[in-house]
Amino acid sequence: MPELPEVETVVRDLRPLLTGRKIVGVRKSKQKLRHAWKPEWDAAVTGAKVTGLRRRGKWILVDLDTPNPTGGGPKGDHTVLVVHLGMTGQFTAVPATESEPDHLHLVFELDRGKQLRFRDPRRFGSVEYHPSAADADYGLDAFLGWEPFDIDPEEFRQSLALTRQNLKAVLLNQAFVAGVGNIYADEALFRARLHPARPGSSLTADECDRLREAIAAVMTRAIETRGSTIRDYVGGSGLRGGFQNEHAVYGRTGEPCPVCRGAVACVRLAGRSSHFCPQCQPREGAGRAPRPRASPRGS
DNA sequence: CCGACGTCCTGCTAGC
DNA sequence: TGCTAGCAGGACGTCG
Repeated sequence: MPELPEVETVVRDLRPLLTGRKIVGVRKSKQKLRHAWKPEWDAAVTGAKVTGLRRRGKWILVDLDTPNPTGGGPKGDHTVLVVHLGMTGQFTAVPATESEPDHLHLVFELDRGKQLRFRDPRRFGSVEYHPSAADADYGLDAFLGWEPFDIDPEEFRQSLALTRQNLKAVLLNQAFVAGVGNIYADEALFRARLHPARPGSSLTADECDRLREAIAAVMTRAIETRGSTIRDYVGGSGLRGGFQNEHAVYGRTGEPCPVCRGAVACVRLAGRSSHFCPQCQPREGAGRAPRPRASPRGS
């Protein structure tokens, strides 16, 4: 499930492979993605040159120098492909001679015998062309919150104080912090020693700071290990991630907590399975440092 | 206005 | 051994 670290890995992998490449053709499957690729976009991107790749939250932006943009823009317009990997999307650059997998929805033929492929078995993902250069962010900033590494501490505390939503729902809300999904929400809450069901407004200033730091720390470490591969995820050159080996709670129901050795629990919150350690992440009161195992009574 | 929940989609797996 | 029901979840629409 591509979240920020996985998307960042794809962008870093693809950047050197795509920058400077020219799109010489587009092929598409008959199956529809969440947002269907429009036929008129074929002509717009054909002949375009990739000038760079960016990430915003879980979204990938492929910057294009487009000689024939649609929408009446002048020639040489800066346009963009906005890509979301959804649940199972794979965005890879490979030699055109490589055999084609199933569920391949879009193939951008590139110069120098390369292909940019979008594969997505579950079809929650999308690739869209934006002809307007008016918005530098193509509207993403209108509904996306902070990047995890760029959270204002004071505003973060204030925003949490204003919501009665539980922390799991808050973290999954892309308008709050962009890029956090189910895996990294659970891992960040564990690292911050906060119970996922606690309302945002119940946090002390110290707990808000802990959560903010935990989100950034988890994301940083996950990017270092190229993200988590649970099932489908691969980077831009087809490599799997490694952070799944470092998950403390996600997907580890019943297994020992790496800190206190107590069993990891799983409840349903915000419609998602939520993994946590009941001892290290107490529901009540200010989350204190994990207590050592019950010590023998008496002295 | 805010929060909760249903919907989309396919592949894998748990359980009979 | 074979079948099927249920689960996985990111974004978004709808409902209360």
